[in-house]
Amino acid sequence: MAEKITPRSENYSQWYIDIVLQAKLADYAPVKGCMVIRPNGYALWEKMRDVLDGMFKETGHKNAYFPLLIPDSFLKREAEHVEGFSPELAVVTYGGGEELDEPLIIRPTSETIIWSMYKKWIQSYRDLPLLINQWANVVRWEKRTRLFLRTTEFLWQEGHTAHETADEAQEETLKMLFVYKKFAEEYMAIPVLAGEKTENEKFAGAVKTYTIEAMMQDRKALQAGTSHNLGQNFAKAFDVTFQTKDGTLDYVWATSWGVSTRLIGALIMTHSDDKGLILPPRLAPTEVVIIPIYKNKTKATVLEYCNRLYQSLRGKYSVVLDDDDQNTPGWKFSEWELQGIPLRIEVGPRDIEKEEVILARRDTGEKISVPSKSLEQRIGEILEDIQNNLFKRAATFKQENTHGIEAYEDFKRIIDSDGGFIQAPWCGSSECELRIKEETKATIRAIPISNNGDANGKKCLYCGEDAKFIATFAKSY
RNA sequence: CGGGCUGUAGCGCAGGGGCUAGCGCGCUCGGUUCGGGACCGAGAGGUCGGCGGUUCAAAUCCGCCCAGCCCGACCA
Repeated sequence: MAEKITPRSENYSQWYIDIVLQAKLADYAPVKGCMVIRPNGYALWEKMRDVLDGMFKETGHKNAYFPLLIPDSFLKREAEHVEGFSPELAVVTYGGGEELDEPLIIRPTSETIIWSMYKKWIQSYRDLPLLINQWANVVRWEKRTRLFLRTTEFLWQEGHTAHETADEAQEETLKMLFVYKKFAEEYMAIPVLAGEKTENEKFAGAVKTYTIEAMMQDRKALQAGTSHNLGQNFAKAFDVTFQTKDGTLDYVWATSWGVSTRLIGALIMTHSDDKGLILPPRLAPTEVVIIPIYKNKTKATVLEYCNRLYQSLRGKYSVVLDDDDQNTPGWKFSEWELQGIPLRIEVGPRDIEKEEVILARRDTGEKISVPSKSLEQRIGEILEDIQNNLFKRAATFKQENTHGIEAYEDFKRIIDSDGGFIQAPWCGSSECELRIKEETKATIRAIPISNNGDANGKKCLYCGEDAKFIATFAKSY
């Protein structure tokens, strides 16, 4: 008997860890805060990476690779940037057995080294826009780590773009935010809230930071991706200028944007249940598993049938035939459910006789009899239905746990009881934001991208002054 | 980094100064099984988290350290 997964109702954090370890997505590494991404987890990351990479290329970006080590002095060039990151830097001070003249930082993000290179590559408006992405690992020395959600080293992609005008940079920032939103919703089946971060929450060195925020099953928010408009901050720090069409010199306008292996944590905490992982079909490394059910005398027949089934499906779907005869069908059912495979085909003598098979859905547990003839088509339909159902389920949950509140008393009551997202009028001052955080632990996750006048006539829920925004508050990871 | 809990076989745990350190699951071999985590038989597997101390004797008592989890502060 395998270890049991702690039920969500008993201990949500432990449930999450149980899923990660038992579904063999990752394991703890010898170094504190680091994890090993196991084949199951890495296959998932590869799928996510491939889809995103395609979306980046479609929007005109090219991949490159910049080095892991960054001169200490580079980080210091942008004042806010160094202030934001210095507490969590890992620094190399020895190399080749000798103390280095200048310490080297293991990148926590690559703005500085990339902009030091952009200085060499950009002279004219003809060199713009420069649209580069890199897939890389980064290191941030976090105090408290959690598998996938916050690890000392993590994998991510970081896009770094350079533009001629402020408008173009802003357009790029939002374009990539919506690429992330599309990916989260259409592939991960995770509904997200897209919006802008407040001054307090924005990226160190950015003019504006935009975010997509997802709601986990415990109703806490998880920042799933960010896109930054860096203005001319890094261009000025690294002296990156270009000659405009009319011959003047100007600093280049910049963006950066990233998503990380944290998305795997978001995926788990959005869809999975007490039986284990649930993967959306569009990202599942294995979509279908075939489980033969036989007695000794029917073994040969069933296995042969399953083999034919496997051969006929493998061109169209990512399918596995579990013909291991060490485990019983029941054991296999549980094991594949634990690993989140969206669809299971059960084939026994009875089914073969009736010329049908049983399909079992991971999302609902429903078992469906399907005539063998129409199997290939039905699989496609059901996988699509699972994908849609997962999104709908998560969207309903998010909606049911999003509250519009105007009175601070109600705000506190909801944050302390059910939690969730709270949309409330806010005056725009950091002071109110920080007080609310102190008193309730809830932070502003995002404010609407355009001020559409929703806050007109409303009063800030904390200070009672005229509200400028309807902001979304939540406790977060 | 503060508060709490926990480290004994791969995993989950019991033992709590004395002679050969156990149990369940898993693992190996042989056989029977197989429609929701099968069963029988025979095996393998441990410097009891690490270092130091007390003692005739330490998994057990004491000190320090390390690791993991939970709750905070910091963050993708």
